[in-house]
Amino acid sequence: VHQARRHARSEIVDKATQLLDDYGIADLTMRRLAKELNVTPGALYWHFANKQQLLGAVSDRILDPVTIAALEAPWSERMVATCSAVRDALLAYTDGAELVSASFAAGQTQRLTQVLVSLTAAAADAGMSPVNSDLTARTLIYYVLGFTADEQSRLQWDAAGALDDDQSVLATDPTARFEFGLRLLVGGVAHASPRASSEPQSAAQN
Amino acid sequence: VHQARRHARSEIVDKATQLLDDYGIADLTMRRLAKELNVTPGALYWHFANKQQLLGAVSDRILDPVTIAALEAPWSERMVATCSAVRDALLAYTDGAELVSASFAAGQTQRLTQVLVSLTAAAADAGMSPVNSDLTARTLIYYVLGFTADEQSRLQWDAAGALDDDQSVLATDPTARFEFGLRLLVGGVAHASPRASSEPQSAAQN
DNA sequence: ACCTGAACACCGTTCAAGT
DNA sequence: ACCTGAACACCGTTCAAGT
Repeated sequence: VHQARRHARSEIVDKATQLLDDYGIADLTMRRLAKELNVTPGALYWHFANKQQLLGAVSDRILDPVTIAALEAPWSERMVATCSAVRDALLAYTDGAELVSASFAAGQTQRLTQVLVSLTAAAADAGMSPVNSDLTARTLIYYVLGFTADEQSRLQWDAAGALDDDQSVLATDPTARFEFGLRLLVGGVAHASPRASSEPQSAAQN
Repeated sequence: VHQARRHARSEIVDKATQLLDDYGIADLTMRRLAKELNVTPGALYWHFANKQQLLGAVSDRILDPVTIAALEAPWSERMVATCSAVRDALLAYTDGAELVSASFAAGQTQRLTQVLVSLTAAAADAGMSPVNSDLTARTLIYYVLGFTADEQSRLQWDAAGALDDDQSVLATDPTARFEFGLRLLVGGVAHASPRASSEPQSAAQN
């Protein structure tokens, strides 16, 4: 009846991303998004084939700040920097890790695929074969997604819970915890590689 | 009106597990399960508080064959054996990895928590501090869940797809690929530990 | 103790038809 | 090109009431 407002793909992704950050992944539904855009649910299906594809676009939006590390840096530093940048991007949005995990599993995130490529290149620079480099890159991504999804869900669970006072920094500081596992992996790469160019950094103090 | 059949918790989990394996996680709904049990949807809520809890019970059922490795074996062998056993269990059911991943994230799987404890003990045996042992165990679990979910979703995607003939075994054999990443982690632990009791096995050939 | 009936408040997706 | 209207085929959860 009324002439509805026309939308570009990017505007829809804007609102979807905002909806995610404001209310969480459970409230990011096609119907809710349509209502927020003053549009009928069916309209969204002119722009996106299905919900998975829309969520993939939101995932890419979340990962937008992740820039690929310069090739001059040593391979181990590139791995750490790239993985840390991905974690930071995921943490910047409510349920970011959960959403991107699902999109990655569904093969709907191009930017994470780019990250995979650059991690593979870093592993190759460590002296690994192409096949092993790919496996290493995937292992790193599984870790980043798994760790961050876990971290983020805990954040929600004890949003106002009594945080038990622990002693060591590694017991509480999530960034330190993240880097421990990351350096465990990087250390494994250095250990497995014939040509471990950079000094294999010790995987945190024991 | 009619007297409905009475069910024990375990019978409900039986049917849910069967439903999962036969039709996949998308068809494992409370309504569908109720219908299969000749019962009204509401009946399930007498046995389980919500769907998450039911899925947690199914996850524990899937992980049932995972037995905790004997303490006599070297720590690295215990890690490899335990992680491989978890993967095998997940692969034995349609969408097993995806379901257990979700349950683990929601804190609804007791058996995976037991696995975490035993992996932590193995890391401690490698000479790590309690905090680092916990971090290492979690890193291993993130890897197992991430790798296996990925593997399993690919299995479905190219169920009848042309499998491109690759050269190396590592490019095709999922078990070899799994063990590569696993030994990368274990190698990292050996590398990070002051007391690396077992011979650090080389992380696959380059 | 265990279940029914019936409702509440939603979902994703499709598609002829409109402008 | 972009959207509406309306339908199809579902969801998880609650709860008074029944046996």
